[in-house]
Amino acid sequence: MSEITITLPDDSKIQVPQGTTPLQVAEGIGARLAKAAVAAKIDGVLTDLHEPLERDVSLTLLTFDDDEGKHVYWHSAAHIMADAVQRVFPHAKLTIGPAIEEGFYYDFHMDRPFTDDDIAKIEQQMAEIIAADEPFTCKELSAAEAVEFWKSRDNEYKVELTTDIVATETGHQPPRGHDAIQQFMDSHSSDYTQVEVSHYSHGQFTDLCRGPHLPSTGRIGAFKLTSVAGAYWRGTELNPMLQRIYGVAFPDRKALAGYLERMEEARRRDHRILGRDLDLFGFFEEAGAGLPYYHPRGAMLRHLVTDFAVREHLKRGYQLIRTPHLIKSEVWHTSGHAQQAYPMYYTEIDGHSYGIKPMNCPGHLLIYGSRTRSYRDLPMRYFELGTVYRHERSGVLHGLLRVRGFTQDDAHIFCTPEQLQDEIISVIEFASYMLSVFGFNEYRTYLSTRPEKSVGSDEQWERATQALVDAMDAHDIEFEVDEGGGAFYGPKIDIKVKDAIGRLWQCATIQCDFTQPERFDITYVGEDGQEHRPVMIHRVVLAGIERFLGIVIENYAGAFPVWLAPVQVMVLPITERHHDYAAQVVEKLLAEGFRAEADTAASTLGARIRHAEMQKYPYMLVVGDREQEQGQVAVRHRDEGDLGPQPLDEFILRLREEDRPGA
RNA sequence: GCCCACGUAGCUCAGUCGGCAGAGCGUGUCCUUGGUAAGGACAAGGUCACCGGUUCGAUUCCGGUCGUGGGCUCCA
Repeated sequence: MSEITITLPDDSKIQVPQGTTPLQVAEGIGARLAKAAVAAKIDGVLTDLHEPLERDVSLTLLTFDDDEGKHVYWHSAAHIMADAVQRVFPHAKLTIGPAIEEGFYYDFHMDRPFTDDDIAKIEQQMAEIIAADEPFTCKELSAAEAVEFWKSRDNEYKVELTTDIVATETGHQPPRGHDAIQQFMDSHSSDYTQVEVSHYSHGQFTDLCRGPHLPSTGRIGAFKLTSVAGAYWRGTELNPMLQRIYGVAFPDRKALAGYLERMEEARRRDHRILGRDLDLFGFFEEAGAGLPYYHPRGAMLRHLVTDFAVREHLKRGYQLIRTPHLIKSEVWHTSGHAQQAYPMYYTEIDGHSYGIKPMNCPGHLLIYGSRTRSYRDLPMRYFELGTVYRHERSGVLHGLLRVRGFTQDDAHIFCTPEQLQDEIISVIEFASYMLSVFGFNEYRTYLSTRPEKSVGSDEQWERATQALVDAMDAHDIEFEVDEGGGAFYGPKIDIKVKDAIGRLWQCATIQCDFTQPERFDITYVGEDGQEHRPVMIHRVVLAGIERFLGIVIENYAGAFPVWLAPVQVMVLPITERHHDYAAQVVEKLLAEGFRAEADTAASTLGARIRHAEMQKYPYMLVVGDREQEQGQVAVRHRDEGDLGPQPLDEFILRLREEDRPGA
């Protein structure tokens, strides 16, 4: 038998007999790797561990620690779950069941939703399937055989998926709808005998699947089904509602426990709960969904954030402007919002239709166009804390993270095409600075391209997209591409930040727009004395202030740094006879520009300390006889505990040091 | 908007197989005058989300509305 050469990721090479499997290679390297391996990459292609190696290849063994390894792991868990569901509900039809960012789901066509009891039964079946350690096997069927197989099981979903594969492989548009699919099958029957589709099986269970999968079901160490939900077939409301089960799986119980702890931690940080407990904001059922009300402490937090944002914009050459909330609908036609059926609110005044602004750009364009602009004026950077209203569908509202009325730190930069790249870069740097001040230091950058519903010419879109790519390339910024994720008027760069527990949130977005300047016919006079069309950049850094506050609340778990704390200092007089001194301390702190209050409740000191700790005030100042006599305060820090007495002036110096953005 | 679940005191939740509702925490008052995460007593507080229906009687059953949660989809 001939030998082949395997190149491993560290560039080392080993000789093995032809037909050796990746699993056998792993066993040769070490028993532990063989146990941990979940799949392989052969010359960059994801494959099963028992796929024989027939020629010289490069081989990477994937474990659960690799993202792709996790996906294989979870996908196999989804198959096991689907098997379990069919054991409990033989009539449940399989549809799709992919791995997702954290875990997996599987959608089933069912005559009723799953109950908690059902889930318990399904989990039990899964445990049995895992204990049986059934091997996953792969079999190539012709599409014709696959259709026959799934038709015999009365599963029209798999027939549709098979047809999708045939259509895609043969360069056709996948047909939609029962009749179109039948017609496609009739007219392309020869393709169905040519195209092969893989099916994976374990035990008695078989599913249409690209793979790869784990070697066997016993590889799943620990799992949990986390939730059930309705979901439409292919995500479209017109299609039947399927029943979805979500789950997670890990190599061992400890990892699962870690995951559950993270979920618990996320619940503990939930901004909706903290918003109520810390008395920051709330909603009124009678006043409208998705419309937040800021209580004094929440409004202070908001003020601190926006005040900081305004100052930073002014430092960078932005000019403050302000535009009305109501704008005649004609303008929304000019901008294209009306034609795009953008979800906005309209009202009528004196027989004229007005739209409540869902975006600030048209107002900014009007101001730009209000007089002749010279190339010497550019770039012009208009900034507005612009409050907008959007008709978000009721089902998507979520605390402060998804609301119907919100304020953006919105700016529009008008510049020449030559200035575009520098402006984009400076916005990226600005955003990076701003987010770091709020404790976000990890980002991911995305480029979103032209969506289906859009305005403008192909050429404009190409130029705009290229400008964004060039700017990022010139500064070695790595980015991922989100095809079709752009705004209707232009492509965009999105920056997503990672919070304290690893979740990603979209904040800054930079949108390049060649179409609105044309629609509003704005110009500048160039060096040549001719009129030229400026380029416009839409950009937000914190994005929606509401959403940003929600993220900030969760990132700090409500324990804000001194510069963001709505109440920085709570003064705690020991007895009633210290109330006057406590008031003096508060007065002094307020006069120095700090945010302080005194807790003069009749409860014991211990109880008031407990209360202050739970409210997460950064500092508590205990004042009794000793402090009063010597003009001191006994300092207690939220996290560090009792720091002992010190003169009030000394404490003020400490506080001033910490009362700086980003400190 | 759609699917599922839910809505009882400010909060967390009991409870009512249809007969005018309870606890803990919180709040108020009084007692205690306290030294770094819960002192004690008493009290107030609910048309059981709202509207309609069935019923002798509805917080409980039915329908609708509003709101919330988890998803689908969309987005800051």
